[in-house]
Amino acid sequence: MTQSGILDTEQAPDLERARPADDVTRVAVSTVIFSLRPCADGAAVVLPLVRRTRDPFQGLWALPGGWLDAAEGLDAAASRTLEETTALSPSYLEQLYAFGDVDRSPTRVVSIVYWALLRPDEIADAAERENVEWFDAASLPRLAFDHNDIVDYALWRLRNKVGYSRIAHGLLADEFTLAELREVYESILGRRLDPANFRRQAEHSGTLIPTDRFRTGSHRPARLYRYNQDVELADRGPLTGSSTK
Amino acid sequence: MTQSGILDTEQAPDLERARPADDVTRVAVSTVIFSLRPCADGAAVVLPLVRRTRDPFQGLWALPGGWLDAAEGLDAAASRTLEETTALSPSYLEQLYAFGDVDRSPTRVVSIVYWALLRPDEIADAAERENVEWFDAASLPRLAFDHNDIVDYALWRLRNKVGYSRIAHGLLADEFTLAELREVYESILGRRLDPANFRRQAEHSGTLIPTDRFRTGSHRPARLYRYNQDVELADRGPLTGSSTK
DNA sequence: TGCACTTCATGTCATGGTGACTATAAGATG
DNA sequence: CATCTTATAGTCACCATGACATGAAGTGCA
Repeated sequence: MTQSGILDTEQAPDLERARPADDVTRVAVSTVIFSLRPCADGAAVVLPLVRRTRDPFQGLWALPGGWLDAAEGLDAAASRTLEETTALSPSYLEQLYAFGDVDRSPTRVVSIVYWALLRPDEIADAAERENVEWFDAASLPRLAFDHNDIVDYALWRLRNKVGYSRIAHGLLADEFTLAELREVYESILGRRLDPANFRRQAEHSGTLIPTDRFRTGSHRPARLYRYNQDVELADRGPLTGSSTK
Repeated sequence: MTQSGILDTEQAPDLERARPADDVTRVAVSTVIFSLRPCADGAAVVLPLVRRTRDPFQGLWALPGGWLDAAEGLDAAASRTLEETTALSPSYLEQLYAFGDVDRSPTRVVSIVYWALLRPDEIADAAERENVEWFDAASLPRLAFDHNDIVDYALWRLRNKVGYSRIAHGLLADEFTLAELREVYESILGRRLDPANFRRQAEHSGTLIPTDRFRTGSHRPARLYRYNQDVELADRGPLTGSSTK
């Protein structure tokens, strides 16, 4: 839970810790945490990065993460590093990919990377930490290790998955208008969607519960909807049960 | 390339090898290798398993795999273990998932699991090795470790992916009839497909090249098709380039 | 107050893909 | 040659979708 826990990502030489033999591969866990931030035209996909305070790649930004503890499962390690960064539990968390090229780091590190979705209302208090900053996913600086590639892949997965699942709801508060839900899709997919057709699809999907409340303030009030909790955000197949061991 | 390389999967105590400290996590790579075998009604999904010759789980069947070598990438390790089992390179190889529950093995092991597709004509000479046997994916015995769960997940992924990609071609020889291609889909999905509609879809997909040859022998001859190599078997997103490091 | 404007919400229409089904072609079998 | 089986082609109803039109209900300004 210490700040240093966040920053020791990858194989930064940590003298306080027993150093394994040179030929041993170490396992790290990192997480790409997506959220949305209001911007000029709609919303932008943003993610938190951590500035490295030691070599290698000192000074560069990197994904939040840390070493896998011998006594914790992969999912638990991802939750922990995420909690250490944002101090909140995500609305969605899924394993992304294992990266293990030999040359991706000076010493041998296999990174199990997760990706997560965070609701905008959850970010607020969590954002402000030393050496943690939120970046626009569309314009990242050069990151440490192969983390640029990793973010690219996570974005690809996000864009794909938004098309055949309900994960967009993982980026919204409990109650939302259809225009807000549409804006989530638009900022992820990077294109405008027809409001009328979007409404038809959303209503037909069976995942929305209309409330009797309305969002007022701008022109005609829009009905507020809730997400149907009976429906999973995404079908994870046989993995569903044992996931948080 | 030695037989023992295959069998030392997971944390079998191997005295010839330096044993890391007790609190260190070790990384293994395993592969679920799918192929098709002709059977009573069509074809059955089959996969090779290796019998364990030492504790834990001595005598039980397990997925082919081995320890990750410090000098090889994850993809390379998967190719190697696959080569050691089948002596052939697969027509399709993709990372499946990283399994790392604390209690999945007596000592701490994180397994990076891959899945592969093999053409039926490739199996023939490769199959017969001591302690290696092909099993019907639909009726597996109890496997070592969490390998039953892993196979279930791989099957789920296979069934999903066959719906939105062209991986079915990874289970067929160069030239095939539409009935043969349809049989691949039928055995993976577990249901019959309408021949006429299947033909319409297949022809419309743009991935098939008709040849001027025909498969004769049973009733009306069927035209042979080839797969359009310009089209990838599956869209792997930004991962495509650096995959076999 | 009245009018213009914006967003919410509903409806229409043409298009294309899909499942169910029918019909014909062509070789195998006895 | 008659019949069977499979290959291949075509038809039709249905449904999801994109493009677009229309009305509903607020805000903002003259």
